[in-house]
Amino acid sequence: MGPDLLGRILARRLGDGTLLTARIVETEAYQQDDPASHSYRGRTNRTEVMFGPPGHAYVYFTYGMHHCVNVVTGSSGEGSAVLLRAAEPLEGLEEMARRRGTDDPRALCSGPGRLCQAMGIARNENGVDLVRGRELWLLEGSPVPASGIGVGPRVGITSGTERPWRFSVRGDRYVSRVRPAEPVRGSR
DNA sequence: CGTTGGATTGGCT
DNA sequence: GCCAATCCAACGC
Repeated sequence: MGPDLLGRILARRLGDGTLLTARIVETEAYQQDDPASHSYRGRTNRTEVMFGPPGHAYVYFTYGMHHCVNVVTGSSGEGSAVLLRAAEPLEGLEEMARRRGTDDPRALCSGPGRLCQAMGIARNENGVDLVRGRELWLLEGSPVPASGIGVGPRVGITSGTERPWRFSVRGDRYVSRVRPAEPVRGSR
């Protein structure tokens, strides 16, 4: 499911009518049978949306300051989702720059926290229908052929790193910074 | 209840 | 390269 979202467009309509769009270039898949997934330990208040119908947004808050947005993928009761990690800003760059505090187009949506900040996605958007929604939704865009997709280990997790479920558009300049593979870090 | 640490980022050494 | 920021979900007592 992760690779299918590459090349799709994420659209956002702000309260004042401003339209923001971005082309998804990097994703990560999370499944219920996956120690790295929030759904691994079953249904909770936070993960409830992950277990709901597909095509909805699962938005969570982390590190005390960042939001991340996922597309719920499995059927109801399943607990799987795809994290949107990076996108190429297409429309509304000025507004995104204002929200991000930088003009650099590569720093607007390249990273899960950055993407949410640029597009004004927060807990308010948790659970919204990304197919029929009018504030946050997905457009078909142009799916990326398999030959143009890169696969690798997921980023920022301490377990489940052996699952190669990070997908990106190969060579795309808006893919987020790849961290070194070396994960051995002692204290917190 | 109290504790722990996180699907990150940006700034400083 | 390293680490603080800063909230809160999950888990243990």
